[in-house]
Amino acid sequence: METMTVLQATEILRGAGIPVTLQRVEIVRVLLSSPQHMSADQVLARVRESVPETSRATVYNTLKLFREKNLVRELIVDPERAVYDSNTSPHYHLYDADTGQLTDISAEELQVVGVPHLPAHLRLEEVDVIIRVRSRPS
Amino acid sequence: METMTVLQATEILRGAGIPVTLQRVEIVRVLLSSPQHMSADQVLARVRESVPETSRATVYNTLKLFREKNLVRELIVDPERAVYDSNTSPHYHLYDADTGQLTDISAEELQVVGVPHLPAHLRLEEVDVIIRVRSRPS
DNA sequence: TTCCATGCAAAGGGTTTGCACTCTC
DNA sequence: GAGAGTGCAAACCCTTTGCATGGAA
Repeated sequence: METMTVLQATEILRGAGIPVTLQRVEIVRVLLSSPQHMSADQVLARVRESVPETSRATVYNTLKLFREKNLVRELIVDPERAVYDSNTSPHYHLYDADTGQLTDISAEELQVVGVPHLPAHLRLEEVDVIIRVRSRPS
Repeated sequence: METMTVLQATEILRGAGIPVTLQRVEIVRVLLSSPQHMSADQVLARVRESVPETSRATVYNTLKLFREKNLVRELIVDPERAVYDSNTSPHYHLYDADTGQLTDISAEELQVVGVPHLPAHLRLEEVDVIIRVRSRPS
């Protein structure tokens, strides 16, 4: 799996209406080059490999910004930390609580039937499905 | 909605193989008298109404114990805090991110179709469905 | 020059841990 | 008297915030 070029990352940022900076480019390259599930700290570590002068605050700021611009999805799966998912198309997840491993399940493979009709004042944000499994013997 | 008696609470604890203590009885009464969604702090506040000498640590210890004994389910819905659900039968949730309001959706109402076949080494723990909505205008 | 993005350090908030005390069997 | 349960306070960890610096338009 290749990392995208700086040019490609720049285009993604412009496309989302986000001013381009070095750190943002690197975060795009780390997280958006391919479908990924990463914690903020994992992103920080990877970005620092190429841009060591990157602060934790910037990573958190940027991830929040990317979430608002729908470049990433924030998954609430593990109480310990948030996970950022660079696959923003509708899909679901399989989560191994023992290893932390998170696997995508496509919306073709799995379907949610019977989502209730919402009262007028409620807007549907998204439907999360998490299939929780364990790999260690109980 | 009535609070269950101490006797009823005691029977629940014994049934789950949990040694009976005053604090545990009160936590059962607060959380298990009816289907509830409560944070640890909400449980603590309610328990202290009747047993003021109750520590935060005891509430956390007890909630963890109850979870292991399947008296409650721990919901990971809000990154801010865990929510304990006293309804342990299979069901799903509707979550209003603006108000924090959490509503049960029965397993008759909503169904998940196409849960993938799991490799032999994985055990299914549970299937979480969270329908995320917002009530404030965007 | 005026913003905005960044880095750094500290604060914040939910949860866990260490330890001493108490109660029970 | 051994073990478990509890209370208290401190520690922990992820995340956010405040503030000063620095760069871009």
